This record gives sequence, C-alpha cells and structure tokens, in this order.
Amino acid sequence: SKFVECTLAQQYRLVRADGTVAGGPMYSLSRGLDQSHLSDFQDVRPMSDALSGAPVVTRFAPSPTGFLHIGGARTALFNWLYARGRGGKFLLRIEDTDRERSTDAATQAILDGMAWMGLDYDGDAISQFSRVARHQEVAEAMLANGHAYRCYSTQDEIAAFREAAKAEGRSTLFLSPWRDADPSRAPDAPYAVRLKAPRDGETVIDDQVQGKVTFRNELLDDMVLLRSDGTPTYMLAVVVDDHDMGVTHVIRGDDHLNNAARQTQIYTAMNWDTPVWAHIPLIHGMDGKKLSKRHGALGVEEYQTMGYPVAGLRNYLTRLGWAHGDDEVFTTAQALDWFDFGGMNKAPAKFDFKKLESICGHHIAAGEDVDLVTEIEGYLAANAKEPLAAAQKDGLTRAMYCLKDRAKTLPELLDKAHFVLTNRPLEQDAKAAKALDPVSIGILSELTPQLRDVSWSRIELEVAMAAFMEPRELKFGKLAGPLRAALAGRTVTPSVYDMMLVLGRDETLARITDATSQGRD
RNA sequence: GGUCCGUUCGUCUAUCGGUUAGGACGCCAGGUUUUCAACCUGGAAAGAGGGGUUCGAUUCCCCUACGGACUGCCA
Repeated sequence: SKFVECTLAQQYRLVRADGTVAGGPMYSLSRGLDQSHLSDFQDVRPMSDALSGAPVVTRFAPSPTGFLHIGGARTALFNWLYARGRGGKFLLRIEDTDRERSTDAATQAILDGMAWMGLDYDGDAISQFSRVARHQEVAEAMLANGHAYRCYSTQDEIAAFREAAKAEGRSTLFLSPWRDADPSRAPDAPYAVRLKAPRDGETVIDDQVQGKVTFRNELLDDMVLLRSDGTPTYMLAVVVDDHDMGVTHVIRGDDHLNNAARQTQIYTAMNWDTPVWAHIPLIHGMDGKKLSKRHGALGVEEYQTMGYPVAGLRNYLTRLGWAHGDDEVFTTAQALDWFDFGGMNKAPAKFDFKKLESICGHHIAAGEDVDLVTEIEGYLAANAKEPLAAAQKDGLTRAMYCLKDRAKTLPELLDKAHFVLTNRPLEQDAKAAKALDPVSIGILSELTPQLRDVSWSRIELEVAMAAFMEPRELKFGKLAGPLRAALAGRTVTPSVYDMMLVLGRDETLARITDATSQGRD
C-alpha cells in the first residue's frame, strides 16, 4: 500500500495515506530519517494532520511463548473495544525479543485466537525483534543526552552487592559505581547501558483505572536498557515501540503498574509524551489464586473447542471486571458504545464457567440461524470432527428455531439437533427401544394413515392428533413418548410437533413406519 | 523484607455521603409442561475488622488482617 512519511518534533512514523498507522515497515525507521529517505514518499504531512481523524491508538503486545490465554484475550479485547469504540486504531505487536522462548507456532496461535475472537488489528503485526536497531539507536541517544551510562559491573559483582546489602539490611537495589564514573577510566570490556534514573523526587502515574499512583524515585533503580550483548531489554523496547507506533493509550494487566513508573522515566529521558495508562485487574481462578490451567487459563482456542459461541465469550470477558450499570447481556455493538475506563473495577475477578454458560445461552438464543450453523461448523472443525453434509446443514438451519433457546453451548445445540442430523434407518437408544413396546407400536401404526393427508402445519397437526387421541381416550403424553422414539431414536428431544415440521411429512411418515415395522420383526 | 495495588451476597457486579444495599449467575421452593431443557413466581444470601471525619458512612481518611503484583543484563 501507499505510505506517507510524517514528522512532528522529534517523532517520526509511517502513516498510511488514509491516516492509519502503518505496521510492518516500522523497523525501517531505525535507519533514521533524512531527506533522501523522505524523497521516496509521495507527500509529507505533519503527523498531527494524518492522525487527526484517529486520536486513539491502542495495542496488544503479547509474547509468543505459548497460546493466547484467556487473560491475554481479555486484555486484547479491552484494547480493541476502547480503540474501535472511538474510531481509533488497534495495533498488534509480537514481543519476541526472548529468542529462546519465542516460537512461530505460538505467534500463529495468538493470531488464530484473535481471529476467532473477532479482534481485528490495523496494519501488520509488528515483530519487536525486528526493531532492535531502533532500540539500540534510542539507547545511544540516551547515552548522548546524559540520561544513560555504560555500566561495566559484572553479574558476579552485582550478586555480591546484593548479598552484602541484604546482610546489612539495606535495599538490594543495585547502585552502579559507574553511574558517575569518569568515562575516560572505562575499561575495554563488555558493558550494559543503564538508565541514569533520578535519585530523588517521585514518579507519578496518573492511571485511568488505578488513579494517581506515586513512586519514590529512590526506590527505582537504574534499570538496564541494553544488555552487555547489545540486545535491548523489555523496558526499553516497549517504550520505544509504543512511542514509534503512536500508541496513545496503554491498556494492560495491572501486574505492569510498577513498570509504568520505570517506563515513564524512559519517556522523560527521551522527552517523549507518556501515553495514557490504564492498568486493568487480572483474572483469577475460583480459588482466588492467579489463573492457572485448571481455572480456565486455557488458550482461547480451547473455548472454541468446548463450544462456547464467541459472542458469549466476548460478552462474558467484557463483563469480567467491568460493568455498565446492571447490563449483563449485550451485543458487541453495545460494548463498543459503552466501554470506558469509568466502569472498570480495580479488584481481580474470578472466572466462573457457570456464568459464562448462562451468557452464552442468551447469545445462542439471540443468534441468527445461519450464523449459528456457521459457528457449529467451526466448532466441529476445531474438534476435528466430520463436517456437516449439505443436507445436514440444511436441516440444522431449518431446525435451529426450535433448538436455540434451549442450549447454552454449541455441543448442546448439536445434541438437541440429533433428530435432524441422523438418517434412516434410525438407531434406537435403550430408552427409545423400550418406549416402542407392542402397544405403542400398535398406536403408531394406527396413527400413520391419519397423518397422510394432513396439511403439514403446526395447527393442523395438533388438530389431527387431537382427533386421533379423543376416541381412543389417549393422553398426549402417551403418544409423545413413542413418537419421540420413532422420530429421533431417543426419548429426550425437542417438541414432537417441531420435529415433525422440521422433518416434513415424508420423512416423518417414513420414520414412523420404520419403527412400526421394526417392531414387528 | 521493601514498594505499590486490592477487599459489597458463594461468584460477576450496581451504588459515585442519606437506598428496606439493587441486578445477574448459581442454589432452594413453587408454577407451567409433551421428555430434557427453557420459561414464570418466590426465597435464602454481602459492605474483612477497628478507629476517626460527618447530622449521617458501603461510599472520605487512618490502622490492622487477608490477598495480589513488582522488587532480573525475563517479558
């Protein structure tokens, strides 16, 4: 696509012609910005112009070390909701700087998870690793402007320092002897670049969720920016990337609240504007402990495998730690409209499958028949089950009206749809076989001819049934059991009238005939 | 240990100084019914503890208790 280069003060970034922030090619900026570079582009506009239509930019920045777990999905969801609800941009950055633990499979799992959740992002996913040159460049800039220094202390020296500090009961925060050392005395040895953090005063985080949080600077150490092997640390990388990507709102788990203070020091050192912070509470398990696998900290794809409809999961996750008055069940459009930090809670929330199911039940009931069928196909695929045949898909769609307000999950829906998914001759389960006793078979045999000429509508069927039962002094319950068995091969089914209507006259009569003749054999 | 954050029914939450503290999930009891559900009605169920401030605190402040995060040349 076509890109426009924009500059503003000391900031520069790539913005598409339509005003959206570009993703992929960001790393090219690490080469610096000069006139020859600029000439490659068609026009140059101030960034404020380019972004005027889209003031909000959020991002989701997972590290690809595993699947996209439910907590991460919720963080992504909140970022998405906040940006999309305001016509802003939602970006994705893969924090793959830890080469040991990052895998392509994990990246793919994150992408798949977000796709399933319906969380679309602008531009391309950015690889943090691809931007190391830019991170190093910023570290150099900080060295040059006096906000960072080269630290030659070895790991052993640092460990010894900490031990001594601990023994003496002092703070174990490392105080590097190189902070104020004369650079000419520097040895020819590997060094780490550390931030020359302010020793006094305080750093204040004005958080949208947590409020004003104050940290005394003496408690924040001179964090490492560049490791002795020249690679950037997470602290440096996030700040540089968020800044370069034009992120205006950092929405993330509150386990990062402390980090916000340290990151603020980097923003300050570079004379960059800090983003708006919003540190949201984490999800806990039912026992109040941090979420683990047994609590539902599964990959989002597990939820698809379990058969929760996405709309329900999205609704549930949005409602976890956030509220809009007493609204419990809402659409994504409403969430987009309502979502704000004001409704955010500060305490961690516990994951409750029962409530998830209940919310999902409402979404299934409100879903469009064809959409539900599509979602069921996804569920089947996720479970590596046989896909629906064309006729099954058709039958399922026709049956949906009488199934959807009775199911809470997709497998439940599928189970209730059993009657329309199986083919003749039906397999009878034990209870159904028992229901087809000789007396019942006799009744069904008599019923068959009566149904042959009925106009196939619910009302006409009810009339015909009543006419059949009355002279025989039969109660409907007596007739319904055998009919269920004949029509579905089961005793637990949707309403018999609904089944007859969905199946149609021919199939209904054929199934009843199957059952009666089977009984005679 | 230090710093920071948190604490309303079992769970998710409403309340933004004055309410019989509301709703939802779950649970219990009825009802409806054509099986299972769904649905309808009703019920039990909460401000961690202690001090202040105030005419009045769930709400504002402090202390304690309990939980959590951070305290790395991990992210």
